[in-house]
Amino acid sequence: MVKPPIPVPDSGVLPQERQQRILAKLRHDGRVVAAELAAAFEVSEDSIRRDLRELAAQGLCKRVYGGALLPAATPTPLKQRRGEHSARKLMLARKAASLVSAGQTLLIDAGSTNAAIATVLPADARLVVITNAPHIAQLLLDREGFEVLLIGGRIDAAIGGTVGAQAVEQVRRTRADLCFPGACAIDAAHGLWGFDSEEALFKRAMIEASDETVVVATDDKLGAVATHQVAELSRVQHLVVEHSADRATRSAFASRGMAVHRADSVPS
Amino acid sequence: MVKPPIPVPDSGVLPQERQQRILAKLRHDGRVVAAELAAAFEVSEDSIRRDLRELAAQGLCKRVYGGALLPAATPTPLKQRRGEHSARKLMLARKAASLVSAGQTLLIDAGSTNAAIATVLPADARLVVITNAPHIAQLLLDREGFEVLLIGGRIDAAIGGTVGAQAVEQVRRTRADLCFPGACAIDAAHGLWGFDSEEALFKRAMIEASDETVVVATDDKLGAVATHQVAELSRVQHLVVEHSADRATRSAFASRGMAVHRADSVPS
DNA sequence: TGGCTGTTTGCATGTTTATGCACGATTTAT
DNA sequence: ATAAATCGTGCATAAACATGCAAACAGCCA
Repeated sequence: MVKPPIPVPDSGVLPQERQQRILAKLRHDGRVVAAELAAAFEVSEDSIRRDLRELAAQGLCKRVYGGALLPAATPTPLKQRRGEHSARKLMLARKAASLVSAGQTLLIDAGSTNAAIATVLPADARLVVITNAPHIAQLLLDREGFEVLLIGGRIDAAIGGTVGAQAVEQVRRTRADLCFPGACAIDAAHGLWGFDSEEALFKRAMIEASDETVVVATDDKLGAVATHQVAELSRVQHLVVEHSADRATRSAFASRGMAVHRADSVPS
Repeated sequence: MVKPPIPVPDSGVLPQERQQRILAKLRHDGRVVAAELAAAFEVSEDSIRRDLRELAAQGLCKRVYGGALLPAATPTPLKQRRGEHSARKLMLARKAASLVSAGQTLLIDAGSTNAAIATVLPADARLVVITNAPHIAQLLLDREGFEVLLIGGRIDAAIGGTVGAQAVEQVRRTRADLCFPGACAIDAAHGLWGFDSEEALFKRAMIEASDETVVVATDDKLGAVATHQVAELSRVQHLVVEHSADRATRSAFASRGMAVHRADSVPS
């Protein structure tokens, strides 16, 4: 009777193609807004909502009021648990991971403690991780959800990651929010120390390329001193220690202006 | 009786040729619209739809409402692709490793076949291995006896190694005796091909940084063609194929001046 | 040449898919 | 608590679709 609706099917973009692009944008930005998409593709919000509903049905996105977000990360079935990480080290890693915010860029050094941290980083926080350790890179690739940058150069087998001039130069050309230099020894009076000259130089470059530095130290590293200094304590903003760490030691670091984080004693 | 239809068979373009052109346009643009193709080839949309249906049946495109898109490249999370090296792949890897001499410097690309090669390289040959794949680097570190150099840069999760400008630049500053670019497709007439633009550029840089190039190809790679050319066959000195490789195919490559190495059929 | 077969094409038919709108329910913000 | 925004569902419409059919053409054999 009256003017019938104008069910224009489309003009230019194929429906399926539109869904793919929505998915691509979602994966890039971490979220999409229905109204924006409707304007961008020149279709009604109804169609966009239908698309998002379909994608959500396939588990490719999570439907929320106003748009959609990335699907909730798989809660890590814990199937692939590495026996190497002791329970204590995992507690330490969890506390360290809690210092990370979504969207940050992290610089992660080689080392078993840092590998433990990589296993507990949130996969849905759109983190960018720069590392010199192939083991850690592989770990994060397997978990999916991380953008991983590799530091090139010659690998020191004893360290398990690249060090040396090329690695240092490459780190200098990067910028990170947070860095985790593996600690060889840390002392409230003398600062952060490494066993090897090249290693110490690399860690120093990491710290200088980051806004903030987190040192994660098992008990045996606290108060110890090695041969090559990495940095003064003034460059270290956070120290993560085990639950069993000595109270006096903790306050010694705290009095130097560092935030001291004590790991839990039992799994939460 | 009435006006009979005018089933003009065609004017100038053969049906098969039309399908090839549609496929070319699809691979160039990533999508094709049925209506546009009908106008371009001056045939009815019905014929175009028939073409698209045939191409889709061959898995060369994905049929969608309004046209067609590139087939959903299922990158097979590579976690499972790496799961275990089949016996056939191991035979290939052994033959490839036999081309390596003591003291050489190798450039090894990412990929499951190359990972298999890394597991069978002689550990006592004082080899220097340069790789862009953290998985392969880790493999060699665990085996001990290798000097490993890492190519830095952003890691493509689908590839499992670094690609991009930074990786290419770093490869250009190295020099190797032998390189193993992972093959996506190799054709006696058209050369070596890759699926991804960045990937192809990186492989090309690898080849240019090496004295000799070895391509290790499973049967499904032989005679196939992908979208981005890596190099002419004149840059490839050695081709390693499975025992089951077609005889005619083997001689086709041999007549192009390549040394064709056929893997054993049973473990030695 | 003439008849036969197979392919390709456009057209007609009925079906499926995608869309925008209307309406009421639900959620979020104020 | 009230208003605004967003959501889900049903509906009508048109485009895109699959299918069946007959015409035109090429090749083949007699």
